[in-house]
Amino acid sequence: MSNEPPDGTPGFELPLRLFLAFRVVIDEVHEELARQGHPDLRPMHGFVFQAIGPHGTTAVDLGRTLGISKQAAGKTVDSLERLGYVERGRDPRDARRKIVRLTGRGADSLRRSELIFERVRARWMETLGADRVRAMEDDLRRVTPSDLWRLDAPGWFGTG
Amino acid sequence: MSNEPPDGTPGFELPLRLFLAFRVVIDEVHEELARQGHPDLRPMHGFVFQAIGPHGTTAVDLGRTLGISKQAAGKTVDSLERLGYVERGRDPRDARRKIVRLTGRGADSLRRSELIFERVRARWMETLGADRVRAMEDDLRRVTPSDLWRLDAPGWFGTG
DNA sequence: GGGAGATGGACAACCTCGTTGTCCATCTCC
DNA sequence: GGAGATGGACAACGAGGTTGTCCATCTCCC
Repeated sequence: MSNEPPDGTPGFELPLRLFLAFRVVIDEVHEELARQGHPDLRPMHGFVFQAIGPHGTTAVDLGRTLGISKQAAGKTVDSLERLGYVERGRDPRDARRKIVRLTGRGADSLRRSELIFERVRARWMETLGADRVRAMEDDLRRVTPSDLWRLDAPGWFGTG
Repeated sequence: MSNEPPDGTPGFELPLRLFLAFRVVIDEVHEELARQGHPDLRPMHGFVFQAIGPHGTTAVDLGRTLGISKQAAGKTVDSLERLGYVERGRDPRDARRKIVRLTGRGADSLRRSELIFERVRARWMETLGADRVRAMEDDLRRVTPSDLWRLDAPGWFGTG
């Protein structure tokens, strides 16, 4: 196109590469997770598990954290419950609340994905050099919000 | 968590930052596009416009490029036609084909978004240093597929 | 030249995942 | 103790994807 900067790299390449790199990592993690006994997990589920946290949460809070309605959060919990990754328990101090917690299977998938993420990062360090990977992390921290998990990603993409 | 590498950065931070950085850029581009008279454009539309290309395309080819069915591509074209960004013409050499082309409004939005992308990149260069931005682009090229626009992104996210 | 098969497009039915609106049980607080 | 807030469930709907079917038209080969 005609609006290229002096160094010849069009402005849209960097964001596209950022997205492609994200996809490359996430695809690899989920391929490996599928091989390790978790074929039904989808990219979105990682965010959901993180939002549930070690102590559990409620559908309303889950919705708030993910930036979706409580009803949509409830449906997500339904499907993860069907897959055996979360379970609903009662709150002894509030009969309205139902606490959503990771099951053993859910915690297992989380442990495994952590290891796979580390492995991908280690491979990038071999390919690019450890200093370059750390530099990339440093630079990205300076241009992104500090809250890693504030990810209201669900319907963000799409032709609305 | 417990599986952190020696340098203290968990493996999932980098992919998350990649995605957040992508979002930061895309959100800024679309905020500015909205301000410049294109409030209805969504992130996905950039990919669609790029897939349409300067010479136009057909619904079938559009679907192939975007990695969706020809029917879904047809619906996307319908909505962009309603918004005035594309138009359908006949192919004089093949009465079956309907050529989808960008309208003047579509081309305008593409020109404007190019400029905004350049501006964001220039600002990153001020913040991080031009060499760091170029280094990031180089590194990302080495870990991502070479085809920038092979983006079968549509339903990729989601809890499917 | 003509017919078989491939191709482009449209229409319909369906699925998933998000939305809003409503309703009810339960908790909080005055 | 009652008013209002809160958590959860149910229903209807919309966007955007899917597959299946059908038809007009083009291509290719005999």
